[in-house]
Amino acid sequence: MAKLQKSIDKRNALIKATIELVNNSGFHATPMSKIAKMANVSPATIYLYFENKQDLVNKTYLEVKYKYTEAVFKNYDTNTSVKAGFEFIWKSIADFKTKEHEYAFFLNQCDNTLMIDESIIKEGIKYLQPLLDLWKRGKEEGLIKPMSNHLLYAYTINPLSFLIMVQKRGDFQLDKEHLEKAYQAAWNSIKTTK
Amino acid sequence: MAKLQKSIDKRNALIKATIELVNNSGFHATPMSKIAKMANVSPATIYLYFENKQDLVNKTYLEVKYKYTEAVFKNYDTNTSVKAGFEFIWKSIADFKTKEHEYAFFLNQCDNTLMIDESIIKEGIKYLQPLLDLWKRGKEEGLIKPMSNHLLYAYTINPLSFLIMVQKRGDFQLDKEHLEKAYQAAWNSIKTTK
Amino acid sequence: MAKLQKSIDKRNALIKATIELVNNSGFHATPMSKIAKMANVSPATIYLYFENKQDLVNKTYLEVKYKYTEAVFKNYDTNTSVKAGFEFIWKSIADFKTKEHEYAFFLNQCDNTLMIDESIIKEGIKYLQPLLDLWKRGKEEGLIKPMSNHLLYAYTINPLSFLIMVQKRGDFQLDKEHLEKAYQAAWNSIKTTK
Amino acid sequence: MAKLQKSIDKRNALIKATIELVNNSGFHATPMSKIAKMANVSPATIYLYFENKQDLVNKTYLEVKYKYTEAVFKNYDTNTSVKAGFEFIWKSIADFKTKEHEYAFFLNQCDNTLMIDESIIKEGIKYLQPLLDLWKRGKEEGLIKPMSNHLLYAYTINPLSFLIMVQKRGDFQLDKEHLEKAYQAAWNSIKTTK
DNA sequence: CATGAATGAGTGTTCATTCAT
DNA sequence: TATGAATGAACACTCATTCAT
Repeated sequence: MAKLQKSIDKRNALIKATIELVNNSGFHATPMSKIAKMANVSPATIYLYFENKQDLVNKTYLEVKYKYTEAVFKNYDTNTSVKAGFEFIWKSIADFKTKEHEYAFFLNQCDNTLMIDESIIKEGIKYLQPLLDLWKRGKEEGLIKPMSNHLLYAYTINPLSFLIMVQKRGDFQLDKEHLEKAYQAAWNSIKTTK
Repeated sequence: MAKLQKSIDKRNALIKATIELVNNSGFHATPMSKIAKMANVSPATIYLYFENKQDLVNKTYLEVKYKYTEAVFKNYDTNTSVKAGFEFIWKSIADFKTKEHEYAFFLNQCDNTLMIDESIIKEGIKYLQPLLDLWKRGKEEGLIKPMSNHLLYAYTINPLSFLIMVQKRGDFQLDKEHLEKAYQAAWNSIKTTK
Repeated sequence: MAKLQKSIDKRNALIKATIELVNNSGFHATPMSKIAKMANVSPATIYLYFENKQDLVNKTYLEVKYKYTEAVFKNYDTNTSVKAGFEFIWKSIADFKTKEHEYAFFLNQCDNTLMIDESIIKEGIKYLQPLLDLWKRGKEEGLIKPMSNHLLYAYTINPLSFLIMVQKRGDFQLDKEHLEKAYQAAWNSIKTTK
Repeated sequence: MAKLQKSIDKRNALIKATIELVNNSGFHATPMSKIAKMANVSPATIYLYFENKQDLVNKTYLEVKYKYTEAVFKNYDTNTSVKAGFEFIWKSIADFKTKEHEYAFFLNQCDNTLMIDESIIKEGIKYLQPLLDLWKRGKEEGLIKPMSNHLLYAYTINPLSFLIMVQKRGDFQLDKEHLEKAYQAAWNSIKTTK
């Protein structure tokens, strides 16, 4: 029990260190030795928990993606209307990304570079299924424009990633007012116009 | 002349090789030796044209950004209406990004990671001034919602980067129809509603 | 009893695993962890039975050498004639080495590299005393040429090790006919010619 | 010229260091860093001359094997009688192996472990062709017993390797008298008896 | 201008051994 | 007696950069 907990703690410390270091230097510029040091373990210990560096970052990605989508969909009710559902999900995402911007930034880096294996990326996409289901329903009900999911994503969710990125760069603070405007922009870009 | 031209050719070959290799492996996974080999020069020669690896990639970024904005704004007439101007610029950007997707992908990687020095990023942003001017005018005329330029960018231009990225991953082909819908989405997200 | 037996079993399993792994990869390319895994024990357990890796391989060597010489001399009658005695021992050795080629190959590796401590090698040589005694007698009786035991060994016993080695490489099968010829060659090389 | 010579010198120094260190510690116990230090180069420099550690040792093996067979067959006249030819070759081999015992010991280690790639071993065997040709002729002329070349090798050449090995261990000095006896033993083991 | 050879510092990873349980 | 988790010290190999030519 105490032993198992210790194991879990170590693994978590490694994941945490990986996120922080990759966020600040990128995958290839963060040596295993630094990750180990930050997690207060020996470099060799990493290999008790992960096969190699690629596996470590793959698993970290999936773990963060899981935390993210779990938080987003936890209180989501699939029975609400399309519009309410979309607003709920969008704002949950915005909430998570602003509050957990380290996670958001990490996911953004992973999604925009080649550091994560493709199969893992695809695995992570599955976690977003409820949103895709909602969009399907929205299109069927004629509320959402008949567009590829890639486009819907590009105009509603991806802008948030971009804004988090800009904020991280330091010249911009994403406040409540911005978020409300952003939500309107997102919805306007995909809703049908009578 | 012949000598100067040869020099320019070498520099261009280096820039080209950098783009191709960084696109396929990322900054830290492309060694100088490979760049040299692909450009058919000695590794030492790189240092005649660039201070170091960081300088090489910074300059490459600026050069690509310049090519990009130059192409986009070359035929842009600052006297047209806001709506026509926006459509012109947006479609020019879309055109460039789809045709020169290697350039687009490279810029996307640079903008979403920490590989380029911040001062250089800022320098590059200046090239987009005509678009920022247009947005200013649009907001003054009440045609474009009063939003931060970061938001306007997030909802009109950045989605294109995302879509190019997805296309590069291979599961999606960005065709004419998609682009038309994308343009509508972009405009709908920022235009004011009477 | 059950407990002691279990202990002996474990030790034997470790010795067996060591032989198999060293035969297939060499001493330095077989990690303790693999030996442990193959013997179905924890790495730490090895250290209950052996001081360290060197000790493990030393002891394994002696054990195999003992098995080998025991089998060879078990039914050897020191009272037979020199010629008959030599033939008996030679053929016993040949029999053991062909039947227990894993043991033979292991001994060969140990004898031709520096993996075993010298003192242990010397210890193992003692096990061959009956053969050395026979040679002494043979030389006294004028049947065997007056040569250093090293030479007698080189021309009678060592060729068998070499042939087992070649067979293990796969391009050669040491059959009965070969063995008969080999025996003749061995005897011819050391017997005196009237 | 000076440059090329320097390159050759460095390569030779690396080969020499490899032999010495492998002879004293075995393949897996000699780190590249030590080889580099002994050859007075940086570890990285090794990789300018050899692909990796395996390649280094493979090439070293072939080079030594070549030196060995070249020395042995240099003055060998294929037109002499079988008996004279055999004596010449055997004594040349003995001469080389006693004088260049470091080379002999290295080859012996390579031939009795799995450190050299099989294809390379096979390549090296080709260098011994003149001896195989001689044996063929000897068998045809009825002077040498009709035995597999493996057996002929086991009883004539291999004993020399064994004796060099024993000498290296220190308890035995292979002098002229021993060699003469050894030659007789070798010849007696394979010659036909009227 | 241009180079190929050279390298020191660093990388991911392995392994014999230990130790708390 | 037996263990699995942990590790420090190594290892093979790479790379940005330099320098003699």
